[in-house]
Amino acid sequence: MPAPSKREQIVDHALRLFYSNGFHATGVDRIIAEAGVSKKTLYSHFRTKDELILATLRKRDELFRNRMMRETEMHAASPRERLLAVFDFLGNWFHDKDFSGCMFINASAEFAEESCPSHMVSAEHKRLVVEYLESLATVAGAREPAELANELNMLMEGAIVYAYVMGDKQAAGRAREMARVFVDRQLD
Amino acid sequence: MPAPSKREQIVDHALRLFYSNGFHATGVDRIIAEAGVSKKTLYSHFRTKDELILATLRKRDELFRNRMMRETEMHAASPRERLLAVFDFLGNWFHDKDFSGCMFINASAEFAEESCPSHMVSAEHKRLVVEYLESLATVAGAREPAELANELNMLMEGAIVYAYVMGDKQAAGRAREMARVFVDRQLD
DNA sequence: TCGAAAGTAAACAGATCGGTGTACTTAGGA
DNA sequence: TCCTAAGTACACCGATCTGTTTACTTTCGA
Repeated sequence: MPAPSKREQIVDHALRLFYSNGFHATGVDRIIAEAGVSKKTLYSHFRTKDELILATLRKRDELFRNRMMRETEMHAASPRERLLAVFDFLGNWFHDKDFSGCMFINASAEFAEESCPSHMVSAEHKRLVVEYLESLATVAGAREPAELANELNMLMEGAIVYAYVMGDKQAAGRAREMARVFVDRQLD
Repeated sequence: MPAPSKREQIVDHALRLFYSNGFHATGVDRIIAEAGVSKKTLYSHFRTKDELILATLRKRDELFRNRMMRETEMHAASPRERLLAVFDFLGNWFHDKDFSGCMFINASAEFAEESCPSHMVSAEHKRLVVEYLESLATVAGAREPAELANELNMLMEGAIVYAYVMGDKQAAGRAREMARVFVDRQLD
């Protein structure tokens, strides 16, 4: 295994700090201190802090969706069960020691402007999640895969807010029960 | 109508700025400039910026829930229709010119620590919304009012994320359709 | 009418912000 | 072996941050 590049070190530590402390509240001095690199090195890899933020969001999108797909498909036998297993992944995620909500909802909160790159990357992440759900729905034989995907995602987003804002991690299970209704409707 | 007190001026302008630009990104200098008061005055009414933030969140909770209750009850004839009219209010809100998502989700994003006062006020706001939904569900004769209230709120939170992060303001209507399923189940 | 309370403008404090510049060191391939 | 690229440490820049202080003015009720 090759040693992580300086760039990777920076992105990894920035990702952790941005996720747990917020974007504006995390200064570049803190990032370079924890990543163990000089400020010169950071600014040779990223033109501005905003570009670093974008890089962390892109990495988060990759890591998050990979985990979601892996955990969803690991313990679900049938295509239909897979649609519900997404909520089991959600419950696992909520119980992570470092769970701090959805990084993309958080980014949108700090970067309100819809045309802002960080907000756009966040919207794109959500779109890709729905796309994955739609592929699951299609395989499962849903009558309206796109509709079902958005119904399931609506419940996922709701559960995330419950888990993060209200600290209610049982929300994943309740969302699963609600989801079953919509899965049943579309698959008989 | 009495002239607004200095304190009210400060809270009103701070509320608007925090909501549309974020908490960390909004400096007190900007607030006093737009409110037209001196820094001395601000700090005579609020010990710190954090206390001002708390005051804006409390005012937002009051304004938001008052509007929600008013708009929900205005155009809904029966108790059962009222449960769905909440989603009509949601759609109206999404189309506000200055819509910037849920201020309490945004606050939680910037103040991650669950024990942080701003996060706690946000959680309390959500609890009060669910409480209102439960009262509607009780009046409508739901079999499990608390359960129905949380189902409806789960859909509301999901719709808010769709509207804000993805810019999909039609989500309110889709959430309404989903909500109908759960209302039907509980009221026959 | 006078005195306290509440307001103003503006300088100031000390820290931190994102970002740059300088001078030196290290590592690796031609 | 030597050159280049990439790294380090650290001082520095101007701007901005939250919060305080000073000195003056306005308002208004006893």
